[in-house]
Amino acid sequence: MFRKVGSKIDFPRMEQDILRFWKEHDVFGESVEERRGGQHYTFYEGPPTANGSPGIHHVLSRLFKDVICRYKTMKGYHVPRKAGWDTHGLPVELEVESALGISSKAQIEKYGIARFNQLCRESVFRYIKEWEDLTERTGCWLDMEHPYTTLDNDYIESCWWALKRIWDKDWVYQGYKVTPHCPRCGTSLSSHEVALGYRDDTEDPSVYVKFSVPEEGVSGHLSKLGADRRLPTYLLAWTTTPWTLPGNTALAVAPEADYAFVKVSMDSGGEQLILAEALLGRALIGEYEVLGICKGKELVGERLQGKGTEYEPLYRLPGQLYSRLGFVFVGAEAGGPGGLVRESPSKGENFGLIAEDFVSLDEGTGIVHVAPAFGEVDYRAGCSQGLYFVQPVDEQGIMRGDPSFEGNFVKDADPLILKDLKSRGLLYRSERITHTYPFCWRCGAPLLYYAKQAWYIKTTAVKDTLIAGNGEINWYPAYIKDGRFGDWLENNVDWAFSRERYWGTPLNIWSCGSCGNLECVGSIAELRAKPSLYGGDTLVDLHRPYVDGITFACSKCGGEMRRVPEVIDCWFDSGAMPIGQWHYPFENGDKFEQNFPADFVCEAVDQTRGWFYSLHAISTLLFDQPCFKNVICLGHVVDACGEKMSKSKGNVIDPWTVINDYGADALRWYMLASVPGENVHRFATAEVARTMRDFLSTLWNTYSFFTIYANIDHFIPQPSGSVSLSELDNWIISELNRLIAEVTKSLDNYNPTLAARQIGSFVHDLSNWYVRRSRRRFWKSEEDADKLAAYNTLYQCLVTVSRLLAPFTPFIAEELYQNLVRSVDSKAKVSVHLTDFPTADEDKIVDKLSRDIALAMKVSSLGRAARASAGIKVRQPLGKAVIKVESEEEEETLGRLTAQILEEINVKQVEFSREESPPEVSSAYSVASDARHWVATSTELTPQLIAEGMSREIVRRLQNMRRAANFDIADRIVTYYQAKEPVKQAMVDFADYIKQETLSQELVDGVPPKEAYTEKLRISQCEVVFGVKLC
RNA sequence: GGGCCAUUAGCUCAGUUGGUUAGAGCACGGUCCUGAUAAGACCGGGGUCAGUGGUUCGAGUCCACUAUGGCCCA
Repeated sequence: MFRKVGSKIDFPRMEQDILRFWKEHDVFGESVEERRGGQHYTFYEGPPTANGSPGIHHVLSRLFKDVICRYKTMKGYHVPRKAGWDTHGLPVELEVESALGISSKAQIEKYGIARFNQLCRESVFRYIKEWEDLTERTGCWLDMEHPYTTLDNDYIESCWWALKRIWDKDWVYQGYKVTPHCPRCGTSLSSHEVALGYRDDTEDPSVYVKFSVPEEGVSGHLSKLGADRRLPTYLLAWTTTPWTLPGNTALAVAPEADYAFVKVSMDSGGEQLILAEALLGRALIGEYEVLGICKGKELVGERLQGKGTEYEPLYRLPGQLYSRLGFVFVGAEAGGPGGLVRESPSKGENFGLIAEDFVSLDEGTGIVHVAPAFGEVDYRAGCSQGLYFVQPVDEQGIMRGDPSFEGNFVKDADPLILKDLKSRGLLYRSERITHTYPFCWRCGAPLLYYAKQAWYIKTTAVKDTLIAGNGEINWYPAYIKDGRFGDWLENNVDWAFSRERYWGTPLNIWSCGSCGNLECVGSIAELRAKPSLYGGDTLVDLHRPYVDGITFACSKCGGEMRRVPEVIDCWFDSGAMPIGQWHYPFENGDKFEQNFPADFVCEAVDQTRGWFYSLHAISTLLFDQPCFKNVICLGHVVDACGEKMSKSKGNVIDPWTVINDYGADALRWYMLASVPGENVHRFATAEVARTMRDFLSTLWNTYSFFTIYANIDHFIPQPSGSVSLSELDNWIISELNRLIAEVTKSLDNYNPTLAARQIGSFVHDLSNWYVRRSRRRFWKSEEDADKLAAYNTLYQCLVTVSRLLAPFTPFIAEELYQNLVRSVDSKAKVSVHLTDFPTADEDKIVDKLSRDIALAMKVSSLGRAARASAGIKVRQPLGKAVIKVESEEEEETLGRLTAQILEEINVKQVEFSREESPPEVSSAYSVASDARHWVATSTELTPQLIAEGMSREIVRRLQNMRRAANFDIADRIVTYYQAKEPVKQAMVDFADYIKQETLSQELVDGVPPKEAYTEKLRISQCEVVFGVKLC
């Protein structure tokens, strides 16, 4: 016997029971363990940080991960799912800073790094319980009892090993990174913080500056290109940040653009300016005369051979401020300062022109002022062209190096520099403009793009392998592969992976205070074995400040080696999880081997340059191969209006509210089925409610219907094939097998949304055609083969659907399985999640059946429309319907399905016609048609038909009364009636029919007894009193 | 400011390689059906396929630009 299930269901409560059941039987653990012999399927969890409550967007990615992993498990794969926590990084520090009410590095150091980091450590697990609870409640199976945690010493040691390996390949070097820097707070800002502080109404200078070309250059190189050798000559450049001009060490032109030599200032003897031809009209004031034109690359020429353009620096700053930029790699063998060579220009040395693709002809002069200390493209140009690097600004934004601006804050230096240039005749034009500029979100100070020392990983050395590896990855959606991710790899720049912060994996490089020698330490054992080790014995925490105190003797000179102050970018941490989660290579070599690379990862689209990249880069650097084979890239969750969710807008959805109201299955189905994964997900709670009604309730009611009648008839499931099926049964079995094939294909293609929609559509057909058309087969009192066939078919559909649904809505799937399978089969697996995913029986898929039933549905629909247009209710039987068919085959098909059509449109007989137009028998027929068919129903009502209609009306009223009286479906009753003609006659004429339909033992013409449930009604203008009472 | 994605009915979404009059579900109005149903059936209203321009015999579909939203970067 099945447990009898009512149509009303409290999903959240049912889910709680299922959760208890899973826990009791450790179903998740079993589902992994049981497949141990199976092929391994590796999933990597992208670690979240638990220093805030999980939001609805976290649920989205958990769901997609869960569906795929559950599916693969049911397909026989062994799919362990290790959880992970990301614990380091600036956001954690900011959180703690704000809790402490401080906002600068100086304040952190005053507070004490040890205490500060302790607070960070506590902060990252503050909401871990909530994360665990939500993950469990949403039915997302993840091993949260054995997570990897990026702050563990073991994890850090794996990161150290990874970096050492990269170091040994000579791919680590020291250079500069241009970062948005707040001079007041004395710290760099993350891009997220910078985004908070843009102001688009910032007023700044807009100045055109003349860079003087020495006379010999004009008469030599330039005169061959069309310059007038007799005129004083200047390169004209444009800038909005005059304070960066002392940092200038080159001017850049677009190689393929045309540049003009123009004569200006005619009245005062004239001078010659060089700028892009396309910008003459916008940059110049007053009259000018074009003297000659040449290409940018010709202008650049070959400077070292005296055939290129040079100019005199605006300022010749003290030599110690200069260095020469270029890649100088420091590996195990190399020493030296790295990245930079101390070298200043010799006295009187000029600077030169360079050709760069970043030069734009949209604004300015087509000649760009390059200051490698102050701009990212400038810095990169500096590296690739070997320019001088000069830094006349300190971290507080104070300038030095020349008396005209020495000691002033950069913005205050602007007018001083302009005044100085003007006095030297080097300022062509000076105005002010309004544009967009970033400010510090904390203190409002203007941010300076400012080059700071940083450590780099030379990812460009493996660029080709990164790109080739990407070629092997399946991206869902596919366009990410060659789009966002592919473009990112094509434009790869070296990874500046150091951070001048406190809470992170300490950078494992030690440097000698005496000779500058650098050593990368790849393990704790290696560190402990260092000569003259100090402070390493008592080390229990690898974090700052403890690791900072460890020193040892330099292998080159015996001097003291101290750790460099930086920590490692937390993206390096998370990208190292394939090794870090196993403490590889120090232990678990076998586990690493088995779990690398991953078969599947899944995160939101913002991770293309985040985790997806750091995984891919580190894997390529270490192992020369990609890290994951399949990746689902999800869109973000926004509110119902399409706006980003944020606390300040107050449009954040609390997942718990949704789950408590509608249940996890409803939430899961909504998030999986309503929008394709890669799209932006507009979240509307009302839609979750709709999902519940639409899909879950439909399924539930079908299930409830089955249990009610199966129990009445004591149905016991028969082995399939032992019962001969009707056409309708064969049809739904065909659809079921087609569904299995489709869902399998969709999930194999990492498309849970399509799969869910396919299941939804099947459940709709099952409920609204198969069950509706089969109701009488379940009701009828004979226990014949047809009834058995109907039960078996519906049973098979429900059981199969529960297994198909298991990855999507694991709770309702479990409920169905427990009641339908386990209650009758003691040998069945404990849980649906331990069973195999269904496989399609291709032989049972019959396309013709689908077409046939679709045709029957179509003509039934037309028949109902024809009735409706005549205003005749369906309960009223009609004489006949004429159906237009297009072929012999259609006639044959509908002939076979006549019984169903008769019932659907409630007519006594059907006829078929091959005429294009319906019969023109005036009011005797009502017609409805579509492009291919028409159905005409006769509208003539004979007394016999009217009486029969009345009998059906009587049955309906009595059924409603049974329900109102709270009788059980199978209760037998006695029915009393008091009625005048014609109802009284109908009660007599159709007594057998009425008795059978309403389970009445007898129909008594008379006053109902007091204990009967009684109603007074009107049927066909006729007053009637009915009474029903249990036997 | 640059790159990527999206924009189809009030809402959520389909719409193959360009090819009749652009579809579904929900919501809305009406009618009906109902002892599985929180459902269902039938009819109806509701669309400048975001806009502009182009390619083409023909564009929701291909191209360019613009607008709005999202993401990434500046």
